[in-house]
Amino acid sequence: MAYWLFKTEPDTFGIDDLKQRPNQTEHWDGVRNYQARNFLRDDIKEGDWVFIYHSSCKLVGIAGLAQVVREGYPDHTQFDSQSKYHDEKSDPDNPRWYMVDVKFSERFNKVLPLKAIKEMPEIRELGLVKKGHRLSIMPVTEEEAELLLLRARG
DNA sequence: GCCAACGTTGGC
DNA sequence: GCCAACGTTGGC
Repeated sequence: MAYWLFKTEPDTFGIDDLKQRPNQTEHWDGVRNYQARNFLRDDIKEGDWVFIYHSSCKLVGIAGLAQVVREGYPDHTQFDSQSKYHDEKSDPDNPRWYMVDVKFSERFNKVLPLKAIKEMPEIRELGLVKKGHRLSIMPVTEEEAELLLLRARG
């Protein structure tokens, strides 16, 4: 069982929105970066755990945990001309963009702030704390995950 | 809102 | 296939 971290802007869709979805489940659409796409399409498996990270907001940090309930399948918004994620160059027979479904698992009592994560000496290799990190989907090692969970759950 | 850092695009 | 220009990301 692998661990991942997904970024999202809570003003648009955050951990509380996920919790309120029917069946507490939502598809993770809109990822338009090739490296992140490869993770979604090839590597993220059903049952994997996902840290939900809130970016571009007042309280930047990890807000909770979700679980993958459906593995990579084509992101339908790429074929929707009304969507801001529309990609006219994507071929329906060979879709460019993928997504997974995630289900709410846990909301931490307090957001684990980015600042606190940066101060954890063991968390130095996580893309999140590296300079210029811009990936919206990134792997988290089991060791890092355990430390983050310990810290987040207090 | 600023701006540094990064990914993508497109001319050559 | 290089690389400058451009657009986007995301912390602050």
